[in-house]
Amino acid sequence: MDNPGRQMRADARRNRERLVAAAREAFTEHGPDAALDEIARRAGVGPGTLYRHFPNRESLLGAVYRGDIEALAEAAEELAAAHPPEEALGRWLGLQLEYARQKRGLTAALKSALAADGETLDWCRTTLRGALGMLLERAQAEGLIRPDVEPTELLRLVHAVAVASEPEPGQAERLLSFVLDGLRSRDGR
Amino acid sequence: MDNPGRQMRADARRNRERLVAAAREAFTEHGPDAALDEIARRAGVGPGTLYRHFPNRESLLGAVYRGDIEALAEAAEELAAAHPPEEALGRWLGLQLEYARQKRGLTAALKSALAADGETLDWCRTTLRGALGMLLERAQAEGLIRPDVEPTELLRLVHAVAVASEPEPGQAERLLSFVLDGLRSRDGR
DNA sequence: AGACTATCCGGAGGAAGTCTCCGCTTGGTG
DNA sequence: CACCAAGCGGAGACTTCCTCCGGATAGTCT
Repeated sequence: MDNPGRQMRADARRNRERLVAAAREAFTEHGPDAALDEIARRAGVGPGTLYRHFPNRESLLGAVYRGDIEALAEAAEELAAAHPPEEALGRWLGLQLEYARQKRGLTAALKSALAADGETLDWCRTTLRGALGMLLERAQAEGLIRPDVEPTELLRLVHAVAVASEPEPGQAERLLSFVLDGLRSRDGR
Repeated sequence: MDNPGRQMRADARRNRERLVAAAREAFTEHGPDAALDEIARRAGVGPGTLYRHFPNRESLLGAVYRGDIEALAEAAEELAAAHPPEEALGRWLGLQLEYARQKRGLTAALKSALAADGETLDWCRTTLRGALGMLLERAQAEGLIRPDVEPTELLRLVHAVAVASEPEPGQAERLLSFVLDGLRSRDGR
């Protein structure tokens, strides 16, 4: 989107990073409607520069989001290495809840922002799907989770719970436990 | 908010209704960011009039939403009268999914809009909680649903599923069935 | 009917934000 | 060191939001 084969010039890369950092601050501070010109100002850059790197608000939101997703994917690896399947899965899902709690109203905006940017959306899906897929398979191999559940489905459910319990975050764990109860393998058969 | 004891003048009521109607159209057509001045124009009214009735976008969104909620609450009564508990509950939850599907990206905007308007939020909560509460109690009385599930919790879960499955609406029913499996009374104990 | 007044309307216009365009600057290279 | 493609910045056109207040009108009283 910004890199047509060639390498970016040093100042360009610098500005890009500054912009993402400023945007992250501004979005968490003023919500997803933070003024873009103000973000440019914070980054010590003209509006033109901002719009060259990120043609619209969505792509900027997407750039910020990518960093977060990467961190979550790494956490999945670490958890898988350090804990037994069920606990690793539970903890990672808990991380998702915590992340959404921290970002408050941002998650909803991110969803609709990403809907407009197919490439970033695909990337996020693939990355998260990979991270969760690994955790889920291990849990399914031990017979803890119904084998017909797809990673994408579980992912959507966690996000659903996270968004739904924004007004009352304390409820999130209980709602998630309901969902997980529904996904557990039945002993009976 | 608009009715301090006295009756509204006839032209005021007329304009108010026109505005809500125009807003409903505009929101479903252009999403929740539809231009307010344009809505006023559609309603054949000046911007000033719009802003007197609805001081901000949220309250207008809320007014549109109220009508929908009322319809859903009525549907609950009808379903309860016409079907056995489990089917009535299932159908009503299905209606929620369908509603969200129809409104697409609007639901997320409505959520955050309502967060800013305590009164309307309370009203919606109470109304929906009442409608679902009745259906849920009947299902619980027959031992179909875990007795410790609160209406508010189930409501949030349905909304969660609805929002989460927006990008792929066909999945909604399957996700909802996962959730309901988790809420069913266990035969074993 | 005619007049009076509280209520409501309309649209001009200031403020804020979005985004583009283009002349100037600068990093990288031979 | 000189060149030039890549990148920068900010003026400004345009859009949208929202307020303010002079003028219109519905409901009421005589």
